[in-house]
Amino acid sequence: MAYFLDVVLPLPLDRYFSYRINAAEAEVIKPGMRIAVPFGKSRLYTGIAIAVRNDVKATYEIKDIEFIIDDEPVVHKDQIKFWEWIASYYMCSVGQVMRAAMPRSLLLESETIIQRDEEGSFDESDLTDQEFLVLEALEHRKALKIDDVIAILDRKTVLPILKNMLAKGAILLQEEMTNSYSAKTEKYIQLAAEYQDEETLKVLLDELSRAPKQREVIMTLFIMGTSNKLVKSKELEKRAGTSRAIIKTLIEKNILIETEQEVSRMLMDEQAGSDTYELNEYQQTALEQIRTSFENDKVCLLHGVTSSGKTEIYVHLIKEALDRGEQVLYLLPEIALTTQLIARLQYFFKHQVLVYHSRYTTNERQEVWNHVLNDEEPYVVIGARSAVLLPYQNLKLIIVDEEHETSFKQFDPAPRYHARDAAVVLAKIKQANVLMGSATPALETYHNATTGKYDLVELKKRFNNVLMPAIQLVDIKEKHRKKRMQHHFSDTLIEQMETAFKNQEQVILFQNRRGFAPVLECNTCGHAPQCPNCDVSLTVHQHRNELRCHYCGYHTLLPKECAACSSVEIDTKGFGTEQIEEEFKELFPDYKIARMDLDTTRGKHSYQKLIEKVENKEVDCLVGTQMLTKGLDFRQVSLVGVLNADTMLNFPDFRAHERCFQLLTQVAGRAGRTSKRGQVLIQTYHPEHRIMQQVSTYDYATMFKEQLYDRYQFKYPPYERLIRITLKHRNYQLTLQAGEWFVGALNQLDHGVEVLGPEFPPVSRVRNLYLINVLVKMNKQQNPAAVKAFINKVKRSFEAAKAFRSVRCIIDVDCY
DNA sequence: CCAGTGCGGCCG
DNA sequence: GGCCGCACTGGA
Repeated sequence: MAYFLDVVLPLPLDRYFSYRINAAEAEVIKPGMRIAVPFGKSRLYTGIAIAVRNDVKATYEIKDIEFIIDDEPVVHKDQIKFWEWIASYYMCSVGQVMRAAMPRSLLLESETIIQRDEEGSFDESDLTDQEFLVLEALEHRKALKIDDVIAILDRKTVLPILKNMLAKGAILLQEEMTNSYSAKTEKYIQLAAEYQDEETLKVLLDELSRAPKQREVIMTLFIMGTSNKLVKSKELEKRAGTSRAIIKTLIEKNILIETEQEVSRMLMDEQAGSDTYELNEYQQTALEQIRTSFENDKVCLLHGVTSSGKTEIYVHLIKEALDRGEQVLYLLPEIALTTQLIARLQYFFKHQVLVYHSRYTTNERQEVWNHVLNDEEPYVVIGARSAVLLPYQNLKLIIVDEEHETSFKQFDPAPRYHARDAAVVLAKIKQANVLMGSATPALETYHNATTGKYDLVELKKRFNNVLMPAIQLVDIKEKHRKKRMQHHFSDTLIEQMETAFKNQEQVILFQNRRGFAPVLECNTCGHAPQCPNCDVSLTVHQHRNELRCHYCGYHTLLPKECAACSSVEIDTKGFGTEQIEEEFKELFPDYKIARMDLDTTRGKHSYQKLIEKVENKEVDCLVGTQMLTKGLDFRQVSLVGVLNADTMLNFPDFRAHERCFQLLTQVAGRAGRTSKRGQVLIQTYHPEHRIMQQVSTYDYATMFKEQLYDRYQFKYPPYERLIRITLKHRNYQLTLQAGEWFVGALNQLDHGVEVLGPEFPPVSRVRNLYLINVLVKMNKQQNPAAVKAFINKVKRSFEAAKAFRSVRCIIDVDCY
């Protein structure tokens, strides 16, 4: 009997690959195990075993697997089912889902290792100079990597040279799988056994009388506790006020003994306390409604105003699940995963909290993966988007907080999945409950909740009956006319800020980044520096003294004169948070301001430090972008100012109005979270605009009704499904032709779908590639699977067409 | 002449 | 996606 194994490889290839295995291997291999397999000319990849079978239709030679990596599966069967769903729904390969799901350290890849061929006989005079150099390097080092050879020879193509050397019998080439995961270790110090009794210790201390620092270390060790106990090296160093060198000397003298121990990266400092707090009557009612909804196996939407205490309800549900021994997933948008929130959950669940997000290193991710996989004890995973892809076993509850956040949708690369929607499917596979929460639900979700697909639970009162902040619209058109503006601040805003500062209260200023990036413009000729690779103006980064492209990362020194006309009268137009900061310093020289945006929070701890600064009242005002809207809970903020709300309205995007409402409502929610009623000032050129009116009156219901009507009129979600096909190429003409071809092909067969485009997007060139979009709209009567199959068919013939072979094709299902 | 680069095809 | 082979370019 012959045995074959199907594996999935982490590549954008939409099929499984078969390998030959022997009977013994067939016996051992279970689906979900990692298998090292050769793929392509020489490389080894990590594949996941899908199934063993006895026959395979093939006209080619089937390769053997290289080796089996795991003893037990690292991926569950359910998970592979989930991967397959994501791949088919979002139109990508299972391999791409695999790549997104697994921590890099689990995906071993081979590296070519070059060694001397000890047995080979060859004539040294036969070698070229370069070959000789390689051989010489192998005299000093046992093995070389390709990169080493590149460095030694100072050239990029070294493989032909190495192939020649292999043929001559000078070297051996080997593919080696390296495990990149390494456990974290900590150094522990212990006093050597012979100094354990007081007598010898005394002698030792006398001997060290001329080495006061070393003596101090021994004394500290003695004071820190029983001298035979293990002490963290770092801690000893700190307590003795000494350096690593001193401790090292003592180790060399065999006075101290050092040992290394593996430690978990997941362990964090435990917070005290564990009692869940009492819910108020509204929360209690909501909790019961959610429970009923769960009993009916319905997805439940918790629509609660900002500060209504949604988190406390989650905490109750999580606790109940953990007590039953079940697993919980708590999904949040990346920016909301702040230390503030994590600390709050650790306060309740201590070591049962696992955190998973993009700031984690691959080693940290693997530890979370293993923990979830082994399912040792109940835990709650708090994570961003990709946490939905962890190897859950007994998952019974998924919470999707801030459900409306668009960052739940992955944009690039594939899989372009929506974590909220995928969570619903995962829950179905796992028979788990789903709770979505938001103060401003996405239209799609609220629509589902009002049409009975989901259950709706509402919380209309803020916690402790704190009033919703009073929102005031400030007409800056009028203010400009009456000359009541100083820079971007209206007199009303300045007055209220002054009052707040006088009352020792803090102020948050919000400036939307999108469309507001400051650009350089020449006052003489109007020239604005453009990115050489993309179709955008470069943005000014004053503090780094440079111009930057947000699309490709291109940057250049801030010019002193206009590149077009050499005029020195160049000015910064548009305004970002940096400008606001400058203007603030001018207007309020006595008060301190801090800025929170991508620039100031780049470092690993800079975000946390900034928050601490605000909490400790070291700053009076915080100016920032979207980042301010999530997960921040500052008690002393009484006033929130929005400098210009209009750009959010004016985006050429069917979700612009909805998003504007959500953003402004969320920002407003930052004000007055304690007893005093907060104030919100929104500066706008269009105070009469219906969205502005709805924001200022907290009228989600009317906003929902009107927007939904627009969506119906203009055929957008939730009434229609959208699939966007983006074509990319260096050549403008070819890109346009490709777009036209695609539209033509999609229109050929009458599938009842509407095909729009081809259309160049607002930024039509990125990284030297032109982009063109084709949009497919289908209504709810159409079978999405059939439409997708048809699009795939068109895509395949597109890729087979000679002329378009080099045009890249990207498909985004449920695009944003 | 050699080295670098871009393109197309294929991987089991 | 990565790699290979192939055609082509460009520097001295």
